[in-house]
Amino acid sequence: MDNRENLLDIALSLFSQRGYEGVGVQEIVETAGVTKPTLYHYYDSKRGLLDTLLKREEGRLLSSVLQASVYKRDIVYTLENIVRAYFDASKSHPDFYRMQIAMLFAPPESDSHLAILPFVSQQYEIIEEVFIQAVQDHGNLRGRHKRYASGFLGTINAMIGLSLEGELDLTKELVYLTVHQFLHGIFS
Amino acid sequence: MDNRENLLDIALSLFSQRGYEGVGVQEIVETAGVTKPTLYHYYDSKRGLLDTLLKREEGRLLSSVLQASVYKRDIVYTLENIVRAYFDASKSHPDFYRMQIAMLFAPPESDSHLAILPFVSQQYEIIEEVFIQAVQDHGNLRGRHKRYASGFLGTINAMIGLSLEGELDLTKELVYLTVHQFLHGIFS
DNA sequence: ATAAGAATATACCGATCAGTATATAAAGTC
DNA sequence: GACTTTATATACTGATCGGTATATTCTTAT
Repeated sequence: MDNRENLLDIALSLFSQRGYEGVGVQEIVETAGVTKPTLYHYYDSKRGLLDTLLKREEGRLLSSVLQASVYKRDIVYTLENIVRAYFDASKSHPDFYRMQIAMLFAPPESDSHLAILPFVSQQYEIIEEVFIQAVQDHGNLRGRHKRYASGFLGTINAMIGLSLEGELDLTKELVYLTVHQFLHGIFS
Repeated sequence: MDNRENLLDIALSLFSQRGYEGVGVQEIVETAGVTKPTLYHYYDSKRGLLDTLLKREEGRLLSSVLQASVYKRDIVYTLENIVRAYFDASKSHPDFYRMQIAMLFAPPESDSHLAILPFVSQQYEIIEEVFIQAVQDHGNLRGRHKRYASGFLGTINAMIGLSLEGELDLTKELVYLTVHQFLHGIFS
């Protein structure tokens, strides 16, 4: 009966279904079986609740991506690790992953976007660094790290998007196929 | 002084900055210099206003994508046309394109998502059909049209995303690079 | 000129928004 | 047992939400 933690769980579930802006504080506390002052005792605002929630959930994903992104002079191996990290994250916490994407593409000035941006930016920078490191072994990648990091994440999210709609399974083969297609194109 | 049309323009500008759900009817009419009954004289609800707006804006994009997607047994040519169509759309109406993406990734039950879904689905199906057609000339593409359509659009939107953040220019070269990378990978 | 319809405004509706003032209960500390 | 801190509830605030009842003006057709 930990109200503090329970409120986070309830909020995650509601936010991922209908969005941060689309869920009222009243609904959160009612679903959790408490009243408003209880929520405002633990968190100083609705936004504060969201920030705490994101810190908890993003921490897991971020450390997973960070671990997968260590470049040991094998670009195929590293990229496969990254794809696997993202696929695993979206499989074990699909609601949260959906919410992360929705918040990223929310209007630039919205609380949603502003709250998620630092976390997603970190992810992006970690991936970008891989392509920067890879230049030492693949000179022709030089100067294109922005495009590659963005395109790679775009491809990953396209696959995850399909799987969230039930159109696709995030299998081991798909990890290989995704990386292979990114590196060698759809013709090879 | 066409209030009917002017309300659409104002709504587009406000919605693309702060989202459909984030903008009140009051603000729309105040910015347009009219009052609520005027808006409700022309449109039967806030959602009706959005639907009319989307029909007007998406019509342009959709016909442009449709025209670019005629497959004449040259996959490179067709894909370049498609990328060009999207780049042009986002360059000439960046606000609207940003709004389209935000609405697509909005929570599944939200008005935003439900309103944009049919239009984006049409775009997706058009692209998917290209990859289905291309099988007649490139047999190894068979059965992968969902993944390819989604991945291709994901790549396009990744590039547009970078350009909307000012990180990239949607040049003619980038049209070529995007298609070439999709077909042959980043190694070639 | 007059009637009819379209276009607009003033002023309001109930519901919901995030947040709080105040009081009370429970738990831990001395 | 007395006191303090933590945790909770009742009941409220002003602002904003989408939408409307009613009245008036403007335009057009007869």
